[in-house]
Amino acid sequence: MARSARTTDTDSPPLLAEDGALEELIGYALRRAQLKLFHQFTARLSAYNLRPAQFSALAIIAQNPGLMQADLARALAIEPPQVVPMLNKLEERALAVRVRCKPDKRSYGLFLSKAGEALLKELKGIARESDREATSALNDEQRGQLLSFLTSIYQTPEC
Amino acid sequence: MARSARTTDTDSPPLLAEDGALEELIGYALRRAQLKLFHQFTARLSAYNLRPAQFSALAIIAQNPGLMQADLARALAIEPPQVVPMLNKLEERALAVRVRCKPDKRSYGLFLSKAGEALLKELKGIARESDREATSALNDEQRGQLLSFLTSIYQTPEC
DNA sequence: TATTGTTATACTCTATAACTATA
DNA sequence: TATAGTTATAGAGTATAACAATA
Repeated sequence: MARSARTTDTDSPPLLAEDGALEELIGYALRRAQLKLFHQFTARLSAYNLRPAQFSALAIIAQNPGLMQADLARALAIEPPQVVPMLNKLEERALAVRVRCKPDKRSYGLFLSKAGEALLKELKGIARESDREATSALNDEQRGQLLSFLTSIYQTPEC
Repeated sequence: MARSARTTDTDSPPLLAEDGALEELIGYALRRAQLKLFHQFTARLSAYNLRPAQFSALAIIAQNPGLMQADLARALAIEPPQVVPMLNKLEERALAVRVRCKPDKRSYGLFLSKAGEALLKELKGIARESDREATSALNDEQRGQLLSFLTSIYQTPEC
């Protein structure tokens, strides 16, 4: 399809042709869709002065109390140096803490504070809302299928 | 599902818990999957010293010969100032040209050179290959469904 | 010698305001 | 005055090398 059936006659300005090769690429559609969800979620999080990656960090720490920074970096698919300023901000705001609690004294265990847990609970609701709003073109069955397809893709090993 | 059926017992290192709220968010899965496709495509394009956005620009110009820079910016979902260095590089490499050909002498018409058209044709093949490889966990029907879901999402107006 | 966390650095991407030349 | 393209700039995000403390 050159134009989705969803496209109505209300998109008035004379748009560019949309039947090039790009529209058949999953990578292209993935990028466009991801940008849209990311922007909408970022806008909602801005009320909390947080970025999506910080929300993910809170969720991962809550799910894995006591994990090390290197673990968090791997879970977020970022490099260890990027974790440092992020955790600094979460610690400044008393949402998370670094605790020297391991046999290995080089490392920290990461935990949420009570405030961090409370905020995370609220943010999870925001995230679900944002998710639903941005995918309002799909029904619940389609959402489930989409999630399953995407999970399969990113969990497939590279080679 | 806490762990996908695809996950084998070969993922040896003791991984973090994966049954938090993140795994149920389409936004999260979208980001992980998009990053994966983007990295793989970027790696392939690096042999041509091109970035994914430059490939998209070539495809859009080919599909809409004579379009203006502002149109290209809108089609790429970027801001006009970002188009300038991108087009400069494409023009330096003689892949695209800016032509003062409009009644409005402030604007340029954008066109591909013959070399640009030839390269684009090659790149389209690379893109399809990269797309297929990165989505090897899916069959053709699933790929079609995924593409349709994603297109619906990014074509849905914000409000 | 290797590893955890850190610092410093650099490169890309993105976004905005302000400038120029045309309209 | 408004618009197309441009310049300058600043803020994120990302990636690497190198260092200190610990193993």
